[in-house]
Amino acid sequence: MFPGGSDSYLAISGEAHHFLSSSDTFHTPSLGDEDLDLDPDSALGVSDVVSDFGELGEDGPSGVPGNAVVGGNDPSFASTFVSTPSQSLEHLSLNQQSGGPMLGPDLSQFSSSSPMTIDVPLSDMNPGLLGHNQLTTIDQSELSAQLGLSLPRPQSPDQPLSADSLSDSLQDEDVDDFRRSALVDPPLSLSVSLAASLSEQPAVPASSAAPAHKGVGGKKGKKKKDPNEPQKPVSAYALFFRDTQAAIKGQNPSATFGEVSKIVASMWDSLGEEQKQVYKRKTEAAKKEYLKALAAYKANQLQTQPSIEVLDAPVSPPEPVTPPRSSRIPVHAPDNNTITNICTSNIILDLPQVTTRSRTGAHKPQAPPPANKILISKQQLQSPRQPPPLQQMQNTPPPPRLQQMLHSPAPPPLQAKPRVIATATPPPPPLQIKFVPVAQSDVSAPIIVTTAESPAAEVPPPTAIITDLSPTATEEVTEEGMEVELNVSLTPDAPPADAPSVCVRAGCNNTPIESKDWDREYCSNECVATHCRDVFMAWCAIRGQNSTTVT
DNA sequence: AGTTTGATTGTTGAC
DNA sequence: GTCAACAATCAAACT
Repeated sequence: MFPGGSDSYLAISGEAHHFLSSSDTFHTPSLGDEDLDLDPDSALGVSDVVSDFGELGEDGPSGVPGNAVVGGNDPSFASTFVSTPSQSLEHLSLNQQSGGPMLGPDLSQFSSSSPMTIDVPLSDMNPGLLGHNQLTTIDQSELSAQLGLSLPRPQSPDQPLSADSLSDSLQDEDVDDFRRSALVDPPLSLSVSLAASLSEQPAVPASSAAPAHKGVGGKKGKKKKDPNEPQKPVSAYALFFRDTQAAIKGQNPSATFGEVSKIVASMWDSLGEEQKQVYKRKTEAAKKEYLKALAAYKANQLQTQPSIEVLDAPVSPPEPVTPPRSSRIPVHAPDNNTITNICTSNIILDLPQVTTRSRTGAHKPQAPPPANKILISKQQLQSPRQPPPLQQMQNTPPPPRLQQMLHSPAPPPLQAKPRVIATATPPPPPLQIKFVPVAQSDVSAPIIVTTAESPAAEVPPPTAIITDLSPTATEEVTEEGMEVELNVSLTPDAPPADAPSVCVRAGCNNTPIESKDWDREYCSNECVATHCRDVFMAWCAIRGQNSTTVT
């Protein structure tokens, strides 16, 4: 499994993805959300699924791989590393027990039935060079091909993980869902993801009262809609699309809507009836809610505006109004909660500018996470959001096609929709990520991150947990928990975990400084970011270029 | 005809 | 005239 024997590796067991997939992915919308509505089985998070298909590497806006991390341009990406300052990953090995290698946790359902191990030797850290011999369960390229996506070269890890993607499927969706339901119910205070914060517009231009434009009624003859009016529930397919597209886009930022649409359609097609039922049920539930909301709305309308104007002039009690897409804003100002949420779905970087960036400037840099801690989030931790449907389908068999893709070395064309019967698998266990220094002799502090994605809604697990600095702590595996092990090999010059004499980042010989964010392993945040970026890039390269081997 | 997302385009009001 | 803000439109596939 670990080629190279002693080399460090990154091992992810269980449904890896949350962490891995994301390149952005690291964001994953669906990561753990909480059930808002309580239908534990109804949330699927495809988000991550796709992440695997695609590539991390698309060049982001900046085109420079490192930007995200260092510059903090890409929050999602950045966040991925920020908190993992202490390690350098030389070799990555991903072990998944139940998830597809890269499929998001949510998607894991698709492949969850079969444990798989992905070993990705990173013998050569050169991004882009790692390609040869890695063992990965799934060949990214193949998947991509399957999906018909044009994957970018792995080299540039940056972007895919845009804030957008972050917010998308999950956050936004849920938020939207929430809003919808909120129409009837009192506004809730939602914690929105960073993504949401980032993407949001300054704040509701309350003033922008001037609708810069003509009455909507535009071409399609749409009538002006009362913002307070409950929105009709969307179709099961729409829900699925919503959950899935973000992940697809996250991995393949360059994918056009059409491509994404096709992929989603393909996935939908591959989705088992049971899984579709999950969505359908969700839709049904939404419909019921809608009807109730509508009734309440109408009642309200009658009360507040008995006159004929009802149709044209929303009576609006200053309630939660669904803002235009372009101006969506977090329900509440970014604050600690926001940050926390961000963490929920991402590994948090401690670079303030990265994690706290906000157009509104409403939120301030948060205190960096405790040393050696990786915050992996599961949205559920704090967000009321409901988990994406895919997540909820954890018990359902993986879609045939996906499954097939996962297991077949040379998957057939997309068109071919092999039907495979998958066995139901238990819900994904809590995610655990361990950073295990496996390096030859250098051992860095292992970090264990556990995000308990407790199925039980009422038990909001700690956001991050971690830290087991002892080198030996690597073996820990939770019975059902997803475990991610990051066996990190430190650079040759890296000193012992406890007291490195020089900065861990390769090429940096500065003296490490004390920081609550790391154990005296780095000399600065920049080094932390750079180091993480390099590692990530290497990882991306591997993912993107090589095939994976399923074990 | 409506839904999904995001980019683009067009319109409007404010400077 | 420029800019910002926002709505409309478009893509493919599905309900």
